[in-house]
Amino acid sequence: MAGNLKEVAQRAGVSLATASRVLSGSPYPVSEELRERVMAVAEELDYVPNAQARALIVGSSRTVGMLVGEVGDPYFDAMINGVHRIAKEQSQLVTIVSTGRDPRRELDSFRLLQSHGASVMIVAGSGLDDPAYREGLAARIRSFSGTTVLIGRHEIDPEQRVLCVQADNLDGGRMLGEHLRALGHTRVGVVSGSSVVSSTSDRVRGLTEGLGVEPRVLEVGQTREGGYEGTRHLLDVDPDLTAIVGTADQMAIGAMAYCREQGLRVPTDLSVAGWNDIWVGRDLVPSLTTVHLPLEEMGEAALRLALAPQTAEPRAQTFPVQLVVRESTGPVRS
Amino acid sequence: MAGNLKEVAQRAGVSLATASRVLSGSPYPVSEELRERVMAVAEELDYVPNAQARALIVGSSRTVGMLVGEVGDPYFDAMINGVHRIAKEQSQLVTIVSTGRDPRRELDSFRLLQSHGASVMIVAGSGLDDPAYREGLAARIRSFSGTTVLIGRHEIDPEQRVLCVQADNLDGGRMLGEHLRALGHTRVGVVSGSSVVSSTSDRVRGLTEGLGVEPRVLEVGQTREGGYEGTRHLLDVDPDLTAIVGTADQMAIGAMAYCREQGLRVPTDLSVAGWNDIWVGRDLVPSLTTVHLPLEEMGEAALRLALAPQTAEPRAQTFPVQLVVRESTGPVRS
DNA sequence: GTGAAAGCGCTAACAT
DNA sequence: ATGTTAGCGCTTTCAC
Repeated sequence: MAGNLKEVAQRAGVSLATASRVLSGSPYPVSEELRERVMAVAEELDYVPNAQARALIVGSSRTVGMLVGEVGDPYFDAMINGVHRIAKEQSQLVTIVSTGRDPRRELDSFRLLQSHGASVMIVAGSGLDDPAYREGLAARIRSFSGTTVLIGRHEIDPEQRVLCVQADNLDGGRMLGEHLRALGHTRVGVVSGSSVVSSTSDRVRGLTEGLGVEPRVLEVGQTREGGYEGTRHLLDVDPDLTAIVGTADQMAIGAMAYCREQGLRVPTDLSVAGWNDIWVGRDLVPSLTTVHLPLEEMGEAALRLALAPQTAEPRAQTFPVQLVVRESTGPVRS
Repeated sequence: MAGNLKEVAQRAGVSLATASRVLSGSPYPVSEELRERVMAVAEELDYVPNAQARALIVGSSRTVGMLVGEVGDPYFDAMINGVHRIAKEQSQLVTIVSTGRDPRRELDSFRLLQSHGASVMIVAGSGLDDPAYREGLAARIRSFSGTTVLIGRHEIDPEQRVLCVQADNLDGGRMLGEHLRALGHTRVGVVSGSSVVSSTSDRVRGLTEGLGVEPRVLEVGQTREGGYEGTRHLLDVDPDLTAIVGTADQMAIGAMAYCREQGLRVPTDLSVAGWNDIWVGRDLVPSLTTVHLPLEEMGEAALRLALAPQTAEPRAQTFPVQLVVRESTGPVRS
């Protein structure tokens, strides 16, 4: 049932080498006659080449590994999409492992993918503000013979052979903060993902700058439920908050759900804003004010950069973000 | 920088075999002393085993291939999630390729993943009502030495060595149809995905049965935009429709968006329902009536079944679906 | 133009 | 308990 090259060669009455030259698209010359004979037999036997054996020799298997925090999180899903699009275009296979943002798991997974012959590694996981993590990641990158792309802010030795793709989260935070300030908000609550993740802490930092005052930050799980529960806690502690920001749209959606249940009108009683601009944001009622990140483009850029001929090209690419003002934010009720 | 087994063995002053026995977790006996020496060297060299070479010998690489219609479609994303969860649990690597529902591409991708050593293949793509496709898929499955799991209704030779996971779409359609009929709807429009996909045609068929009358079906792209445009066309052609059903929630969301823009109130002027029960459905206003499919569970079941010892166990598993009535459907305005 | 043979990194008999 | 050797399926010198 298997059918390997040797068998094809035998049945076609040619040598292993010739069969290989025909089937592997080698630029080597083979007579038309033999070529056809080999092709015919391969077809008949339904020969499927063994890419692993091939990779063993040529040293590359057209495979890219991708490390994400969580499949199912719209943030990562969008980037996965972008990566997949380029992968299809360049006939690369993508193997994704979700690390649950556990640094230990992330490092292990890097090894695993490395072991399985990935020639490009896209680390979309986190970018943790944790020295041990950073050192571990640096070590992995050093021992990796392929190209590594880091998505998000990673404080990695600039001499390191890596590519970086990131969004200007700080700027996005500022814009959102200024928007809220202009609407008169001074008592703002934030339901935030883990602040060890640098992109999250950047968001909050930017927001604080734009706002001009410290918001009340609560770290919760980066899910709809996290946003829901977090909002409840924030409002319990400080019922005078006039706005809630989620560091991811799902969380803002959770916040809005809580408001709806409590009879709080958005934005009349409370303004709500999110981050990432997931597709459904504009279909909510009220539609969601958010910071747009070009996540798909970032995913595309990640793989494209990695696959591009490694010249002294820009090794880092920062994407601008955009404030998308919709209906969920409004002036403070006087 | 590479560092292979041979190098480890040499530096540790042992034979290749011994190093292998230590590092590959073979049950073979090795003295404590040598074991430690090997481990130390491996650590120091940051030795990363070559899984491809290993796979070449043991014949399996703990890798599962997954074929989906489109990464980014909430329907597939949910199943991917389920698969990933089990994969993590069983330390399997998952390689996903999205086929855009193109039968040709799906078959090619199957080969590709097969070539790359997948030992389980999960086909979540489509299940097309197309003889050529069916035959092609059957051929691929036959030549595949691993286990194949088909998600969705696939009319495959029952003697074939495959596992099946599916949802009772027909039943879901009936329930939704009856629900609408009970509310008095007789003029119903459907924005539908491609009817060549058997799960889609099952949905429409069930719906028709439950409704007791033929709905007006329009095939569009299975996206929010498809639902939006489709609804416009349907209402242009027949302004007297009292309900719109999308064969996927995104399409229903598009329909609701169109209504909102046109000043049509849901469900007062028009009822809207969807399918799949994506998480955000309950956060819409009005919240979305839909048919719940246990997509994550189905993904989990797919991989779990494939990995289970292949006894004469149930080779097929059909999941019940559930009608989730929310606010977007209501009685026909009299 | 074609074939024989070496070897990619590793494991599994088979000795010892 | 350890080492030697023969391959896994394939590509690639190197002869012819």
